[in-house]
Amino acid sequence: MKDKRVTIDDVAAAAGVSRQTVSRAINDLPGISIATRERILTTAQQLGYRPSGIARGLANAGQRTRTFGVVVPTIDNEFYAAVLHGIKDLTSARDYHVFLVDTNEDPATEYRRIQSLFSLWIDGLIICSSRMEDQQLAEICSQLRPVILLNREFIHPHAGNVLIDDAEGTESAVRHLVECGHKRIGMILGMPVSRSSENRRQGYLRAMHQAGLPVEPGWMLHTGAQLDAAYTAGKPYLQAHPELTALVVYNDVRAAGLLRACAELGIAVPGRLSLASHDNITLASLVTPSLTTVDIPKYEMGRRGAVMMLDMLTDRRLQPETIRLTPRLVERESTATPNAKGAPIQ
Amino acid sequence: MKDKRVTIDDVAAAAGVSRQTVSRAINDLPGISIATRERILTTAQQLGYRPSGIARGLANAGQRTRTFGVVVPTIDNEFYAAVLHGIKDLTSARDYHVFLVDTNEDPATEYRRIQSLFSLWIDGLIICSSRMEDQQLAEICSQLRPVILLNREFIHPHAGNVLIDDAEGTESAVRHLVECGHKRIGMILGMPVSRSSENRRQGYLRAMHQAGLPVEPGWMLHTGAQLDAAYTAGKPYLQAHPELTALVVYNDVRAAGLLRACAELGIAVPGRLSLASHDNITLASLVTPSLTTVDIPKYEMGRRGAVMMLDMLTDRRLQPETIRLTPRLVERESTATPNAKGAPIQ
DNA sequence: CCGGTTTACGTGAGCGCTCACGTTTTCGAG
DNA sequence: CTCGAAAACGTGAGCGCTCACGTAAACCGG
Repeated sequence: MKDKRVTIDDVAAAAGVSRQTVSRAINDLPGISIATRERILTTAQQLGYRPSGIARGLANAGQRTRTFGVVVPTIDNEFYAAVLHGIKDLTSARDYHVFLVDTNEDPATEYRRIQSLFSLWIDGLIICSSRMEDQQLAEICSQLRPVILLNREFIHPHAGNVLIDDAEGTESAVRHLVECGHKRIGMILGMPVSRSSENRRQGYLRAMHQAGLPVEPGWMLHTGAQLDAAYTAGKPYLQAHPELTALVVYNDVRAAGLLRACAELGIAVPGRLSLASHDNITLASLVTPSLTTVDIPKYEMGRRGAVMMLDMLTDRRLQPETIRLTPRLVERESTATPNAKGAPIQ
Repeated sequence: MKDKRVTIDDVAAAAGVSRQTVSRAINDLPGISIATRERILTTAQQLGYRPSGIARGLANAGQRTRTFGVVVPTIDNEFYAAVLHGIKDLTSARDYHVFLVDTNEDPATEYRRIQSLFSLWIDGLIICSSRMEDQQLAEICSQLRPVILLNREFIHPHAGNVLIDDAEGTESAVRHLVECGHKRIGMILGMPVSRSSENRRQGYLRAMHQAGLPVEPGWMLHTGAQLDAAYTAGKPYLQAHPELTALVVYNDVRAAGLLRACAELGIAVPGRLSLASHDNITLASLVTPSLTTVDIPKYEMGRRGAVMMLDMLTDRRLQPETIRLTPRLVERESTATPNAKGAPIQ
């Protein structure tokens, strides 16, 4: 800290060569004999020389700082933690570093923090479940390449996509409930700004339509991201809609909140009310009853995104792709045939 | 991207002043009239000028890049996600950016990735539950200030500490079990490299000793970090030790794994076996039975660490502190009086 | 042993800022 | 009106690298 930093010039002087030759040795570039390369690397080692990423970034005008940003709505949700985990392994192996941005589910914060990241000359950006408008995404893509969008479709020559078919996932959940014999099925949605929530809503409506089942507007409810929020909002909702025998829930966290509400209201799950949710995070299999849920390949999503990003960074001519991953319904205890008489709950 | 970057010189030229004057305006430094400051800021705005953090970092020889590193053993565990959440709010508000490092619970990876981070001239470092040796920590502290250690005690003039009294937490859990009437109490430990695990083991031994209860070496078991690992290792352990009526578990994730093992073995919890664990993450209250657990103020831990770090960055003369947070036992369903006859399990 | 090519190096310049000065202008006291 | 100090602004230099060159040495066939 206090003792002067070791620079490339120090190494050059110690090895009796020019700065450029040291650079060649360090970066494994041609135009240097094997003997001198060895010698330079040894003295660099001895001096404890560590090339400055900052100076490198400046020198090549921000072409590569070996850093990129990863943006998630909230690190608190295991879903995003799993995505991050998929990104991390690749990153660590290739010696990149990631700036983590948590937007608190707020589009304005998302935009502001990403803009702020740009001053650090990041090489690329992975945005998970972006809540921003298309226009803002376009602006960001115009300033940077590549930008990889996870769980959010956006077409742009700089933007790659890793998507899961949200509508299809929800449809499969609704179909499952219909096959169980349910006719009055409600839906708990996510935040209004969430695209996934909207897509899943579309899937719900489509599946209900195809099954020839009616949907009341009051059967759909938006809730906050936290378990408590779903619990709080869910309680009056459940009381107001005793006619429902099944619910499709936006994600497992909210389903857990509803489970608690059901327990307090004396609504048996799946006896009186069946619950099917999305994500398949750890708690889905741990709560009682365990949750029937649409599994999203979270780790895979992160991993594929990171692969695309690093590939595009390695070969700048590479074009971004659109990868579609398929969700898969996992049947557990929270769904069952409605009670014999088909009687409304309560 | 393609269009040239806007630099400070572009702004200077456009505003008809020198580069330095623009710098004064941007950084709110004295020696500039209010009128010109306004004018410069306006033209900077119009040109879309964004000062380069990279160039700034280089220019002041790495005194402040407004970035720091956060190191966690694994982002997959909600515990660390919560700590990160506590760090994030402060960071975002003060416009700092964090490099996230996930070490995969491996000390060698931890060391390697931190060294690699140094080339990016980070201003500071927050290490959560470090698995490294004291000697390696000392080396890192000698290269950087401040370093904030969460959940790991280490004395160094550059290092701040935010600690929780692990031993005391475990003692309170054991005392609770003893008060319930348990006499043969085992312990499920974490990874051998984990300091928390070792501290909690000490607390367990001390509490057992104070209660005048015996401890068999075979009653202690190390397991991996994942739920499955605890489940797999726990099953034979439970079968081999039918004499135990209660278990103190290193953390909630492992307790959930044991719960599953118990269910499959037909061991009623808390009927035949009581479980008390640590952390109080979300799933602790969601599993059945809900877990009696030692609550660790995770968010607070992260927040206090971030506060200390940013304060020390703002005023470099500030000395690092050692903050001790107290754990608190949360009683739930997984602990109870052993069955009447005090009979061994099975 | 000589001209031309390859291989091995060295030399400026510059990336976009900040720092430590230097220079000019303003302005009020004597 | 003069002088000196404070305010307002400008001028190198340099942070630690890389890039595009330039130059000297080694090599090689004729």
